[in-house]
Amino acid sequence: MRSLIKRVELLRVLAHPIRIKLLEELLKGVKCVSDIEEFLDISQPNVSQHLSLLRRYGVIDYYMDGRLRCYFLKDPIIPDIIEILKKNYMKELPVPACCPVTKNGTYPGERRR
Amino acid sequence: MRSLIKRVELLRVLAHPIRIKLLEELLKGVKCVSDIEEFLDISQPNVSQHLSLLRRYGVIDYYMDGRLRCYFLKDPIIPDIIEILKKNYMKELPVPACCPVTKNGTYPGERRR
DNA sequence: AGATTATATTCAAATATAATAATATTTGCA
DNA sequence: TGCAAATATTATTATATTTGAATATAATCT
Repeated sequence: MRSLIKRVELLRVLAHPIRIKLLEELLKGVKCVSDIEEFLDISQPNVSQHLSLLRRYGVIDYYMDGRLRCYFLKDPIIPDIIEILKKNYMKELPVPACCPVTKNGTYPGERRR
Repeated sequence: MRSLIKRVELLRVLAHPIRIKLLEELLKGVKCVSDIEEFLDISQPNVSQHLSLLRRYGVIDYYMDGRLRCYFLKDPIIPDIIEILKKNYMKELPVPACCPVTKNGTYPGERRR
């Protein structure tokens, strides 16, 4: 299992609209940098910066194809995260059953809503 | 489905070690602020700030119990995210099959690794 | 070799986030 | 009513992230 640090690190790396769009696109298949640049509609250096960050944290990798760098997903958690983020949850979690919650074992008052 | 903005917003809210620890704890059950304070071992105002952020984004909610605020998980995605983050993935995603990736439909060179 | 294509790196400015300290609010109780 | 407990808010400072501009590298082609 990932350490707490690693779990949070991953979340931080994912928590950016451009990077999420990019990863959702890579889930469909390999893509080279200039195609990514066109898809995301941001500057080439900015694409490279995001790719570099994702690489640094092991989220993606690439192979060379002629002079193109073809990027693909590497960390197996990514498809799962993307799926859950897109899943439709119909309702909120149930409010926990009505039993007193204690502060250090001492119940200090009446339970209300 | 959550919009891209909302998906990223959620990730940003989760991407902090204290908040992840807190949510993992709340997954076990309701907890009041001073117990959370003790569990996380950070200052009370800091606990309140994190709780406030999580509330603002609909991740958690609370009920009153005497003078205690009892916090619990509200957004149903949270248990799923926590589970996936803790899951053990044995290997990386397979490197995509070796077919040329094109830049705008034109294949510019030899495929290598 | 030199030009061109494809991509990466570096730096600085702008912005966002987090922690701390100080203070305020709310609720129950004597 | 006034006090104490429980929690929240605000302001400030410190730190991290993001972007754009400029420049660098690396591979292929002529």
